[in-house]
Amino acid sequence: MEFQEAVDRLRTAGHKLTPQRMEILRVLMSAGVPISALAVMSRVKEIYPYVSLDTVYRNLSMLTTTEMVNQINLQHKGAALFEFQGEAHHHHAVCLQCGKSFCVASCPLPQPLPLPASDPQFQIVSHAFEVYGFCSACKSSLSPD
Amino acid sequence: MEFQEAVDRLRTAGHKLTPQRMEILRVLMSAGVPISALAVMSRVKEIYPYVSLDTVYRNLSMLTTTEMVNQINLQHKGAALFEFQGEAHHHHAVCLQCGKSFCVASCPLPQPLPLPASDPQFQIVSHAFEVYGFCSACKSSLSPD
DNA sequence: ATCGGTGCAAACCATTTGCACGTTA
DNA sequence: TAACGTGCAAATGGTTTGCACCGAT
Repeated sequence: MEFQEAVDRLRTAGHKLTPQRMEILRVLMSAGVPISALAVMSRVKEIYPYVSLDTVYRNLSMLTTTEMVNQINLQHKGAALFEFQGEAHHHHAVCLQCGKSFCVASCPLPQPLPLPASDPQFQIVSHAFEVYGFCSACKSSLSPD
Repeated sequence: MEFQEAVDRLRTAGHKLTPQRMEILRVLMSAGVPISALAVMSRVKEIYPYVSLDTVYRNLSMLTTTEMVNQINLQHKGAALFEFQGEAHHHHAVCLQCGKSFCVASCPLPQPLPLPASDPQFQIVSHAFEVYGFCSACKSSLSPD
């Protein structure tokens, strides 16, 4: 998605286009990997030294609701990570050592998703899937047990 | 798993068998549904009025490491939920309205799990999967939109 | 001019930790 | 009696909120 398209979507949804918000969006779009709210803030601060962390959180939350951003790192030890929702629905592998996350191409889950046996009328809205382990960099630096 | 078997496993692993710990285990085994640390505490308090929440947390964490207990509710809004790891590996559906969770029989994920494209050497240790939506009870009480 | 957005500081809240004492093995 | 476990209280740390001001529309 182009930056302009993202901005239009925000405008259409009735959100104001403040400098901080634009920069937060730009940071997320160019990050490439999921980053924490703190990381977003420090990058935005390069341009707007006075952004506050709460503004970042408010925007991340708004962008997540608008489905322009994904929040990941579910098993959260530490902070949540956020990434711009590029194109396709996908999931992540999170390194238990360094905390970095890696995209897992496509969604491996069967469609339709399985329903709970005790409540077959359960109405599924969304799902979460994450893989945990050690990335190749951390694997080689860990003592071979 | 029988209570006695669980106790033996703890003993074998070198953990002491304190009254609080035994009661926490019993509460988890008889809960039937995943419950929060706070809920565990209040049930244990019926027997040992002086248990502290931190003891509950310490034990839950130990039991989770020992793989006798599962921690769920990943997308945590609110507290994590814990359940005794009965028999098979399985996942949960969590109601976005009332917070209750329902077992999803068996694991729908393909084996082997997909590896991240950007790090094919990633060593998978575990995975998390959860379904979110509305349970039948909450569905019927929500205004039809 | 209006109402949403922002910054600041303080609140929140689940969870964790330091410490001294108690208890299991 | 030597660890380990517990209770208490305080700290932690990510996230949220109240409030007054500011700025986009």
